[in-house]
Amino acid sequence: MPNNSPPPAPPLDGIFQALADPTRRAVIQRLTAGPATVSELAGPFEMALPSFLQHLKVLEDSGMVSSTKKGRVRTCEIDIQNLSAAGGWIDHQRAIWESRLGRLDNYLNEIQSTEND
Amino acid sequence: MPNNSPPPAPPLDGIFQALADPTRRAVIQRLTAGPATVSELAGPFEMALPSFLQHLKVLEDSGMVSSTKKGRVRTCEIDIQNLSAAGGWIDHQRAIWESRLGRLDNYLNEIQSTEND
DNA sequence: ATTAAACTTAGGCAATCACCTAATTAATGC
DNA sequence: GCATTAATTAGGTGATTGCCTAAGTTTAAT
Repeated sequence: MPNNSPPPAPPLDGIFQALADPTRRAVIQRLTAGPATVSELAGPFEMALPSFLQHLKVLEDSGMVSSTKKGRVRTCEIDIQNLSAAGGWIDHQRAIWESRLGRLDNYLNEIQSTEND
Repeated sequence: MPNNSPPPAPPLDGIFQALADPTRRAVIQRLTAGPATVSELAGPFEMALPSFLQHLKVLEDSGMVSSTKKGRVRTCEIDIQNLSAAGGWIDHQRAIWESRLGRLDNYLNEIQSTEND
């Protein structure tokens, strides 16, 4: 039986993809203030509920939101870890970029003082 | 007619969208080490050059990469500001989430000490 | 003056995305 | 039991994405 499953896309793909939409970012933003039901989350948006639910599914698939259903009400909450992972990736790139700038600065200072000999 | 998002798409859309692809993240990663030409950047990837160039265009449109052409060679470099903006958004969400946790913690401590009266 | 190198443009194709409406299911309230 | 509420499923549309090949264009090297 050949392995027909697509290679497991690293979680960053899904996380950044999820963050690339203003509706979804607004949901994340709302959830940082605490859990909310689907209706509460959907309230502010003009779009039809099924459309909104697709956004919610993208967020859940990305691991940034989890939800549980009680009776007929689904309550969502944020899971900060995956969002943090994305933040971590960005921080890492910035750190590398800055360390390069630091070395460049050092170098420029050095040739300048050499010139001044 | 999809995506009824607020007319002037905020730059975060494009930035996160650009980061949602492993090829493009790898390019960003490479550019944190310093400028590079299109061929140098494309080298590690299997895809055809025009395909790669589309990725580069997405990165440029997002504002995270800029480039200049000299003779027949285009040299790209990272512009860290827009990447930082994305990092800033994430940091902000985390901060709000954590401050809420802090308040929740306070509250739980308070009712506990009240119980212990 | 040719040829080669480094992109660039044009066009095409399948898959995914972001929306929609309509119909359904599963609790709750009366 | 029957209507209402909350969410879900099914299915459809047009736009965008991510890849491709083929055919330019603009330098640079010989």
